Amino acid sequence: MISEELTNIYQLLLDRFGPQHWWPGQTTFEIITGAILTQNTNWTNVEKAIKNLKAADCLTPEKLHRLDPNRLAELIKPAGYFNIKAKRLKNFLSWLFENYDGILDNLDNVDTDTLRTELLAIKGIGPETADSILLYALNREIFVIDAYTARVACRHHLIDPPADYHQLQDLFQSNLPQDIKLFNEYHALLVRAGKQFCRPKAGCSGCPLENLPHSTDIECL
DNA sequence: GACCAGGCACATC
DNA sequence: GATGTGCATGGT
Repeated sequence: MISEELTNIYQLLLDRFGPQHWWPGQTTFEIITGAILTQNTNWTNVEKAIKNLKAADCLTPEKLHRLDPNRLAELIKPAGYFNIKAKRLKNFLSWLFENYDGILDNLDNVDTDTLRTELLAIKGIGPETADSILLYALNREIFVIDAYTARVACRHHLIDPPADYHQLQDLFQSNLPQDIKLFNEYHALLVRAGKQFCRPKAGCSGCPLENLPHSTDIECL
């Protein structure tokens, strides 16, 4: 049964690594900003960019919305792709101000499906970023899929590759209790384990899932 | 110096 | 619909 395997994997990861305390960030907006900045980027680089934004006292929707785009790009430079990410942050803010008066609390009245559709319509926000925002910033019952999640699921035969984003998301959402805290911790643990044991050329030796059935030569996503 | 990182949009076939 | 490419910094 898939649900039992998923629960087993979760417990093994939690036992080994403990709670991951995701998402690092003190405010809803900081989490959203981090979700955009971390696209294909190491988190330590994102932290530098966020630190710059805080030091410039710019980490609120109003201030970032008003900030000069070139200045914004300058501040987020350490996160890489700074020109395109500056645009993406601006795109998000334009949407927020045009539709919700720039107030994140106003999103509370919107149902999750509608919100997800609207987020995906913003240029620069794809499935993973939208779902990270929904789960970690807005506390919605959405399971985030990323490259690590895909690798673990495929290597452990939970799903047949090639599996697309929606198939993977359905795997977790349909076979786990609809629990925000569980979704939060599970994804964070998958990333934690994936960084160490499920990178393209990393070995499985020492992985808490090492004794479960798996194939090391399967890639996914 | 090569490879990777908590993606996404766009061009081309 | 699948595949390839640009975007860019910083750590290992």
